[in-house]
Amino acid sequence: MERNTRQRDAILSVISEAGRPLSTQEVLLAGQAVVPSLSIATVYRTLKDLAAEGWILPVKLPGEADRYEMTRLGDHYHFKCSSCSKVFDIHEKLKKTTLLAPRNFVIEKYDLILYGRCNECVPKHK
Amino acid sequence: MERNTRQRDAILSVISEAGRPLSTQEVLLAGQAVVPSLSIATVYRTLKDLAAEGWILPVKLPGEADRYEMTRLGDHYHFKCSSCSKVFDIHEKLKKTTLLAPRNFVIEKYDLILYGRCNECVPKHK
DNA sequence: ACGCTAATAATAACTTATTATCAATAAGCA
DNA sequence: TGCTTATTGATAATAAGTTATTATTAGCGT
Repeated sequence: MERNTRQRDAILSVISEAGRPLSTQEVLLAGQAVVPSLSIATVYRTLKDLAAEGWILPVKLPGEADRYEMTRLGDHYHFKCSSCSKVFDIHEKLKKTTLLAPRNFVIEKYDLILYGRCNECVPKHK
Repeated sequence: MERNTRQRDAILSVISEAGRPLSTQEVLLAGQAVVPSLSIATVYRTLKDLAAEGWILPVKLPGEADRYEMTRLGDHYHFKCSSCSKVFDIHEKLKKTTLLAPRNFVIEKYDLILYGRCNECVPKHK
C-alpha cells in the first residue's frame, strides 16, 4: 500500500469497530455505509493487504469462508450463533492441561468453536 | 441403495478400518486397492449415500474438504498433523465447566480442533 | 491546481470441490 | 445362464469463493 484511500480507511475502521469477526460481505455492507461505491473486489484486495501487513487475521470456521478481525485481539476462541450466523469473540483461555492428545503427539495450537444462541437470539421468555 | 456392490463394500470397509477420518482422495486410493476401477464419482456418490443412511459422518475442518468417519465412534474431537495432514480422533471430552460464553449466550455444542505433530511426524531425537 | 500513476469498480476468469450426465457394466432374480 | 435395470466410470457441468483484467478515478508530490 502506498496511498491512503477512503476505501482502505473505511475497511480497517469497520473491522476495528465491529467487536467481532466480519465476513467479506459484512465488510462490504458496512464499508459501503462510509464509501458507497466500495466494491467487493476492493474488499478482497484490501483484506488480503491488511492481513499481509499484520493488521488483521483470518478467522476460519469449518465449511465457511474466512472472516476477519483485528490482530491486536490476541488469543481467544469463537462462538457462532446458529440463528443469526454472527461470530463472537470469547476472551478466555483453556487451561492447557484440559487439552489431551495421544501419547507422543505434540500440540502446537488449537481452535475451539462454540455453537449456540447469542444473547440477541435466545428467546427472552420460556 | 438397492444392490450390494463391490465398490460400496470397499468404501465402507476402508472407512471402518481406517481408525481416523478419511478424505475423499484417501477413500479413493484405499478403495482402489480393493476395486482398481473405482472412480472418484462413485466415491462421492457412495459417501453421500452412506452419510444419508447414517453409517458415516462428515468431519469438517476449516478451509478443508470434508473427511468421513464411522458414526458409531460417537462424540470426540480431532487432531490434525501439520506435517502429514492426517486427522486423528481424540476420544476425550472437555468438562463443560471449562467452556465459557458471554452472559445470556446458550451453548448447544462445540468443536475442538488441535493442530500439531502426530507421533509419526515428531522428530524422534532432539 | 496539475500531472503521474497507484488504487478502484465492474466484471470476467479462475479454482477447487462436488454433482450431473449417460453409455457401459454388473447385481441378483427368474 | 440370461434379463432387467441399478450402479458405475469417465467426464462435463456446476457452485461458491476468490483473483485477474482493464478502463477510470483519485491520492499526493510538485
